[in-house]
Amino acid sequence: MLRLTKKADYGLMAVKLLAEHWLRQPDEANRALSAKDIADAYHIPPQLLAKILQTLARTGILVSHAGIYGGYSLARNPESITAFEIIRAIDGPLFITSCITVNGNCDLVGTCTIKEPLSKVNDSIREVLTKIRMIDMCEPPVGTAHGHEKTELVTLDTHSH
Amino acid sequence: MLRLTKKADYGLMAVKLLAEHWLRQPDEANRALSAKDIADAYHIPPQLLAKILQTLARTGILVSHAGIYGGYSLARNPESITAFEIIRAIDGPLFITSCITVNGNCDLVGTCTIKEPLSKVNDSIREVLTKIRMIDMCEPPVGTAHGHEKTELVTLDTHSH
DNA sequence: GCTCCTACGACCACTCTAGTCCTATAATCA
DNA sequence: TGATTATAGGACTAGAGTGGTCGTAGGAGC
Ligand code: SF4
Ligand code: SF4
Repeated sequence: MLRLTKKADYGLMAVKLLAEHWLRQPDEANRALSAKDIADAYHIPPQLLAKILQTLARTGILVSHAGIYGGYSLARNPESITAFEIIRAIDGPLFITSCITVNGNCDLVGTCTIKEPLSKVNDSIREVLTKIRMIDMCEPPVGTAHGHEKTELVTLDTHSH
Repeated sequence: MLRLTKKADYGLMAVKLLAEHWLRQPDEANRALSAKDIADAYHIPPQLLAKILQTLARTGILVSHAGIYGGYSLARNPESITAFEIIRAIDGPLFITSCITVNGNCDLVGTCTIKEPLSKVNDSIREVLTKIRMIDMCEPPVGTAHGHEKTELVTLDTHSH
């Protein structure tokens, strides 16, 4: 539940890489990265990523450039691109429950008593995602450093018994 | 994406109704509501709701009582029950991405550069859900009242037709 | 013209969701 | 005791959604 799709996940990774590339390459000429480049960098399926980037280009977050030495680059500077935009562009505008954004296929909308509280939850999550700009993901060690490096929660315990 | 399952949705509605029933009925005797009662109140599939309530009882949020005049009631007072518990009990502990809580079937965990930012998003959402107690959902017109009464949505219409 | 790239629709395997059905069991009352 | 009412839980299914592939069309530079 409440899980992000992998497409949105891939999209965030791609835009993050493009944002870093943008910051590294001030001249516009070399700003583009092809879908295959990004896919290779993260070992994600190239054709799938291509479609994701196409979607992002269609919504105006990226600009595409066909032909040799073509590819994708950011349409705006990475300060103005939020994680919310990217997720919304890829996964659509739908949110927590069926009834909130769309008028909903849920026929309980008359008797339901929790759609207003959940609507607030929805707003909170959207706000959290909107606050995250791509430039924030590019520079991890800025402020709010409370020691405790590494944050190694995963530990990857694949103890194959 | 980021959508709550309907089971969790139903679970929240049920616990909310039980919480209101708890507040109305100070004596412990009449606190129980059967699965069918709740299902009828909201027109949701009774057998599906039954399984949800069983799950909630198994995790200790509700207590069940078999037999005639049996049913479910809250295991604790509605101040200490959060929306997060209910959602987690029904939909499991999994969250935003595959890699955060579980060790993850995602094999990009080595190259991925966004799992730490997303982990913070995950924490934010969990915090939002943890802050919502059931008693908060029961009393809408407390502060932040901007007119718009009505609040009488449940009305417990067990009118046996 | 060739090659590299985007654009897009069709397609598929797989998983998850929502819901049903069935049987077993526990508690209450007559 | 037995009937009734309720929970407990497993098996199962149709449908939707996800993750991913393939093939083709078309634009851009050499
Ligand atoms: S109306 Fe209620 S039950 Fe239906 S989707 Fe909205 S919150 Fe969920
Ligand atoms: S490792 Fe990265 S790509 Fe994989 S699930 Fe986590 S955030 Fe997503």
